Amino acid sequence: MLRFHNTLSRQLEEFRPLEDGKVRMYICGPTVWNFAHIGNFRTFIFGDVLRRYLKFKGFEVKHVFNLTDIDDRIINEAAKQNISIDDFTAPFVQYFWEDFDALGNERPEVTPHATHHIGEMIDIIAKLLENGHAYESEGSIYYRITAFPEYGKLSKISFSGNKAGGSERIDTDKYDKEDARDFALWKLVGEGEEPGWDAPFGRGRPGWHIECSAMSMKYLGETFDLHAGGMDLQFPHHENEIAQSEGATGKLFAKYWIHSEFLKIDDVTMSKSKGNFFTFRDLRDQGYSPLAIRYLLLSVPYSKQLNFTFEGLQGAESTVERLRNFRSLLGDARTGEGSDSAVAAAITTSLSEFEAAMDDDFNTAAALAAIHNLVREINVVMADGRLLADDRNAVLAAVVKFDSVLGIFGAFDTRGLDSEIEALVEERQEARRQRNFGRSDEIRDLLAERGILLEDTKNGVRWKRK
RNA sequence: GGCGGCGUAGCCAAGUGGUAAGGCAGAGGUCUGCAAAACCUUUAUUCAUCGGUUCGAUUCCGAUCGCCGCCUCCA
Repeated sequence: MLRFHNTLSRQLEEFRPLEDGKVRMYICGPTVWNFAHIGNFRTFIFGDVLRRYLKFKGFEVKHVFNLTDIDDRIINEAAKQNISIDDFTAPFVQYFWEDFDALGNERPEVTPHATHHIGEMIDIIAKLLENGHAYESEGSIYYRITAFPEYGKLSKISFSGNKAGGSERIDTDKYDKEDARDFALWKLVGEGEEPGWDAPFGRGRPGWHIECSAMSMKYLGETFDLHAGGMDLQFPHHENEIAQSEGATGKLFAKYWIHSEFLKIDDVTMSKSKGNFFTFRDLRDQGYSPLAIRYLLLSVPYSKQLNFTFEGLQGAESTVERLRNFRSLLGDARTGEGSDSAVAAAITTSLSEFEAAMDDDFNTAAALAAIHNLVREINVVMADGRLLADDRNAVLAAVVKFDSVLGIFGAFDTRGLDSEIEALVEERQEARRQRNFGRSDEIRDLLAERGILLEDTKNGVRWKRK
């Protein structure tokens, strides 16, 4: 029974999708005009694990993950270069997916671009104007928060308690809004030079939040199961999505909300304004592997802040290597026929502990512990040469299950060695037989330089790529 | 000011009213020509501090200290 903390109710709730066996979920993706930092990727990797685990639990998942390309910086820069927004964002979109894939994430089912859904946004705004949830002021359209009494139900923000000066944006009264909290749905732009889109209520640009309402409802329906994202989006972005969507439809927008916590760098939250952020590419270029980065970001449950340190990343590197060795060792192990009841029990225990941990608000730390316990126990059995064939197959199947959710064991490397390297391996074996260890070590070093690591075992030489 | 989170070994950390998961790093050992990998042993009488409740608290309550976040573009 999967339970997780629903931001909306502030409670640990059992997950029950609206429709049996099917989950419709939405995650707010990145703004495609620069490189996402690893804090972003923590949220996206958690989102990936979330959807993988729902599939693990037998649900059919439809996951919409949007790419935000409506941003004044993007619109203005594209216009300045006299190219389309699609052309301007294309390289950033490509970089993003490269990083997303490299980190082992499965592609969501639907990945819409905001600028391709202007019509849907206009429809929602028109509906809100019609039913009194929005109004026009000086050519722009604003959301009328007083018309939506539930406003604040997600973030539990009490505006009356806000200290004056605590929020620049709320206090700034540069537009003629009825209420300081009201936010823009459609921002008027002047005729002529300013880029924008035509709408029945005038030429303009969509507000910050309307795109997610438009795209989520288009692909998932007016009410869907699960909406996830980073903590910072809880207010105002998600709060406003609820106001817009429920204001327009009169129906519940999303049943469950789940927000992932931030990443800290040496105890300080990583953020753009602090300038203390790393992109995935920064870390990769320093030689850290995507798998280790993924492991590190998953090693602390999404609901807790994770303190990022390079010592921790280096540790993740070792851990991931140990997991990779384990799977490889398992494949190579010589086994007798049959099964050992204690070993079989250890496998069952590990699987059930893994699932129990994930069911408990996606406790990935505990889920990893269940995996490590099995790895250690099976390593002991293998070291004793006691592993039996049925158990080996069961462990391999368990690894496949674990990895279908977490994706931390890495891809199988099916490439063989080229003939030149194979010849060197053979030459080294011959040198060892003749106890010419000078030559054999020389060859081992040579191959290491080419990224091939050799290990001598009782069963002969094993190799792996760095 | 409003709302929220955190403080567990060198590091990352899970967790529970009944006496501290897991990973990394460290130390010693087994195996090996040497490595590597793997294994074994070892590393918190203690969970920020001080009180309280309790037969018993790291876990509940209160206070104190410290740290972080949202309320403002960021996941």
